[in-house]
Amino acid sequence: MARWQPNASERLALAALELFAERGYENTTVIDIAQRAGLTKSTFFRHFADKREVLFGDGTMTGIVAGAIAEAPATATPLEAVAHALDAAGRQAFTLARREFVARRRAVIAANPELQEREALKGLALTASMSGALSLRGVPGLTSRVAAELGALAWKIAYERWSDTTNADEFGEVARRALGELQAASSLC
Amino acid sequence: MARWQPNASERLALAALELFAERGYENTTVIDIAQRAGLTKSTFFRHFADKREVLFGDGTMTGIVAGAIAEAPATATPLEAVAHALDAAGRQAFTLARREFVARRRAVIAANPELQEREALKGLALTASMSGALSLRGVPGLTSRVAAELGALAWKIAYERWSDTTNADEFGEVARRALGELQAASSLC
DNA sequence: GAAGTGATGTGACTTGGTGCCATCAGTGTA
DNA sequence: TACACTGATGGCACCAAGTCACATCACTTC
Repeated sequence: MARWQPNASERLALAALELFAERGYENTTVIDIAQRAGLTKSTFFRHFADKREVLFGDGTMTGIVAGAIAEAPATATPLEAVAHALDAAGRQAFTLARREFVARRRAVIAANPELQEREALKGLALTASMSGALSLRGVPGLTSRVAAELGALAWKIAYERWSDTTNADEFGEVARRALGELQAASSLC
Repeated sequence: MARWQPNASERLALAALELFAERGYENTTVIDIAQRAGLTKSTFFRHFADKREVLFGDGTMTGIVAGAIAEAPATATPLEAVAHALDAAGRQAFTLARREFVARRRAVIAANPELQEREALKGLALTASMSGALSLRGVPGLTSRVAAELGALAWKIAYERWSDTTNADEFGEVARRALGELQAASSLC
């Protein structure tokens, strides 16, 4: 048996999501979240750097996408390597079991500018991670930045589509489709 | 003669930039800023929604780029319309007289994650503005999003190049060049 | 069973940010 | 001259986010 109730971080994250959904982000204090998780404010800030961060996971995503791009076949084009990264992200964070959770999280973020701000920063980190990993494959600088930007855009579009729908498509599939559409669209610019 | 010292917002913004450069964003309180500007904390928050916002102008930029895209020639391609927006932005905010100010501001932002977060949000707003304006021209949805994303990327690259260099190129010129390079790079994805 | 370790609790403190009311400088009007 | 009016500012109380030092607790290890 564990020393205390296990999974403090997950309990805090779940409590936060529930409270944000119930009464909104601004009407929820950190103390509220900690209390619902059976913890205190101090412990909250030991697990998360600030109040927003509780909705943004453990920050392993940048490593996952970078790793997936590095391990893509040597013959893969930049966008094919990016597609590998989207697949890996889907297997890690966007499993079908988590879809309802992800959808609720998305609604909460959409309702609050502070959370959107944090998400924007995470998006930048993700783009930088993909771009850097592509550069390590020898992709020229600007090409890697464009490919990473298209990948991030495909991510966002797939995120919306995947958490909205009720069909059973996997995230990677949705994202690959979006990436293909973006590639086609970019030739019309 | 004015009632009080004029240009309270500008004085606050300048004081903030100076203090952030001297001792860093985190080691500067809002009271410090207000005092240097000869004002009080109350007045600071009357002019800016929060401490970060003092470095991010009046928020007219989204309107300017949207207007420039709307007024681009009907024959212009999406990326040509975006280039018009970059020109307009340069004439508005990136005049040669303001280059040193912009460069100092950029260094301050680069040194602090909170400010980068706000800048990321502003970037999203800018991208959304360009994408929306392109849609109003009849550009298909995904094409407008890609064009806006390329425009935002060109903006960032031009921002770095223009504030770094000592030559006398105008911002619009630098941005157009970056946009051209990105267009070429996107065909290599 | 005694020392050690890591997660948690407690309480004081600073700062960002809000809200209400007073004040002050100038304008218009009688 | 006197008076009301307006708009920007100052002052103050208050709440919540976030930090820090220190105590405590549950369990491990020797």
